[in-house]
Amino acid sequence: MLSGDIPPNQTIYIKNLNEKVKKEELKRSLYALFSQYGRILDVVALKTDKLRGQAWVVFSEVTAASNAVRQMQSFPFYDKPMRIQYAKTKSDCVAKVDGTYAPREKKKKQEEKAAEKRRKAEDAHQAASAANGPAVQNNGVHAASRQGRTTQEAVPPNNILFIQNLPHETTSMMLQILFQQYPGFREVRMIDSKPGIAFVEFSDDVHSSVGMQALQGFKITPHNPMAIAYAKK
DNA sequence: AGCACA
Repeated sequence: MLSGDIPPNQTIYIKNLNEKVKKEELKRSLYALFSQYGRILDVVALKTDKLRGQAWVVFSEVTAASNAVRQMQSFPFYDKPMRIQYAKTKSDCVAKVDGTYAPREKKKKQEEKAAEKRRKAEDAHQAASAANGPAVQNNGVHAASRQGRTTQEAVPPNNILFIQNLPHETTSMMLQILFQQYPGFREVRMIDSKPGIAFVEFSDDVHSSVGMQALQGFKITPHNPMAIAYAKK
């Protein structure tokens, strides 16, 4: 199917999302997954009856949105293939930047508001998500040495990767979504008593290397470029 | 299936 006759927009509209995922995790994962296509200005997701299972990701460039629509079409995200289109209208955060923003009328939106408020009482904290750039190049040395691993012990390639400097709210599902984009992915392992690190297993070290290069320095939140090394045997 | 942003 074509993108449904909707003209290109710097915001993409995603549906068929797994409705069991909590809103904040959903937004963080979408942010992490789509930031590979360009700078993201905002991610909007509501869990109201009408809007659950859908989200909007606002890019700073239309070209980034176009690439995301094409390349992430049907991407398995929390076990469901994403359905992606351009958004039908301009996002508020874009309108605010180009000066065309006008607060809209409030009709039956008051109930939605109330329902939202109740739900989000659980989630008090949220990652400041609008300032992330493309993943930085980071060879992992800094974070690695800070954690006590010295640079001179050269760790040989391994099919298992050792990830450090993750934000503590990272889940294994979030990492799976990122790493399963690369062939040979097998599984993510995290240890409850050791937040901030993870092991990601690939079928062999050729595939693990590709995944490492691709996601080295990738930021799940603006302050946590992930440091990826080969795990020690 | 479903196009919002408080």
